[in-house]
Amino acid sequence: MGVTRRAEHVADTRDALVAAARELFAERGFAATGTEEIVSRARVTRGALYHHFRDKKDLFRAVMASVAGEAAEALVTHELRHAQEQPDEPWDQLRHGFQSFLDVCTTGDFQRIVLIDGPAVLGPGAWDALVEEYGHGLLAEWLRRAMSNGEIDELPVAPLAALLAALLSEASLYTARADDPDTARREAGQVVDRVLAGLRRG
Amino acid sequence: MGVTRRAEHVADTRDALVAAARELFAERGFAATGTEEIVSRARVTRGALYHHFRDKKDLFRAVMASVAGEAAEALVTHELRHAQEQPDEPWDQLRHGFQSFLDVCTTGDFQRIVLIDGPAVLGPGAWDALVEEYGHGLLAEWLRRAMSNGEIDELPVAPLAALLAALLSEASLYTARADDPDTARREAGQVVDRVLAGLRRG
DNA sequence: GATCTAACATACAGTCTGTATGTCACGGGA
DNA sequence: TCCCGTGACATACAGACTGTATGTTAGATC
Repeated sequence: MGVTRRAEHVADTRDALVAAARELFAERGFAATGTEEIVSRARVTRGALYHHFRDKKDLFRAVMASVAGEAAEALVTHELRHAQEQPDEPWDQLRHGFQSFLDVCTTGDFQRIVLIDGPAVLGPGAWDALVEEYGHGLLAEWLRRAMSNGEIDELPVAPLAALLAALLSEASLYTARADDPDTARREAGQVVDRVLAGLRRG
Repeated sequence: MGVTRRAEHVADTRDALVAAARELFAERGFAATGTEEIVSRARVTRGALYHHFRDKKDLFRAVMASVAGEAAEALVTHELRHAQEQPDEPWDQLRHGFQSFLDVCTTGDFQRIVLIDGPAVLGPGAWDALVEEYGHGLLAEWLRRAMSNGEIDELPVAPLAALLAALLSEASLYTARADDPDTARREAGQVVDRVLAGLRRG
């Protein structure tokens, strides 16, 4: 028998837990969210939570993977569509991708869960593993292409990818917390673009 | 009467609490450190803690201020000495200051407390206030000087300072978590320097 | 020297996490 | 079909931790 109905139910409760936790973690942060709130919103009991996840941090890891995966997917499709419409050179793709990231990751979920609570809850190790999986990989690939194309200067890829990712993270946070988000978005985008332009082979 | 002995004792217990908390927060993180551990290391009781600080977060705020203040002071004296020895142009000062930051803030205290736990514990608001006070002010001042000197392109100062600070933070963290810290430090420094150089008036 | 207050210590209540135990439905084999 | 084993939960409990309320003492003030 293929996928039994029981298995569907199991997956459904797990998804409900992740979805409920995602809402609450994004809204109030990890520390301020009690497990009772989560399970009540998911309409199960704490037993289900501790059956599916080892502890609260394990649930957080699943939530963050979900959020990061969604963002990465949105970014990739965004980029693919753009690349089809006008096949750019790698450098323009990179440039456009940076601006897309700023638009995709303005959602509060991403900021609070991935950028703020992520490092503190999971510790540098587990957090980097997730970020590496969803973000740095893609970014490093783009950078390598632009370098081998001779469009940007040769630099160690790993630290460059990490630092540029941090730049984008902060640009996203800066935009989110500004009094005037539109102006902030424009200015942050301008700065990011200028930094990137500065890396071009002079 | 000037400073009474009693006042000295009061200040001493407060300092002892901050010092003990700083060690433990840096070692295990904010969430994993119990107040009982803190007061026992400071050789007082929890009563003293809740007399001097409104709650655990308030103590954390004091600890972070202490750590950030120390780093800022070290950075400034570092820079002053360098500026006296060879009076550079603003751009060289900026460049040198960035590298100094990477060396000063490699201490684990700073990383865990200010960069990792800070945003999560205090929330974006309170954290930015502290960072603004200790870091961005100095950085923004340097940037303004370099701009008015025509050495780097005109850009909105606030987002530029925020993004460059994030770049330095990540460079510091990248160095700390690398398997080979020496190589990482050199490469991160190289990337930072290259990014900064890219901002120069072309 | 009496009193008043600040600086603590102690005791307590509430909350939260994680675990141990119990129950029930579902699936498979005789 | 009946029985039984296992997985998917629910429930109950123990431990820990934070914050508060109350008590006590040493020093400042008059």
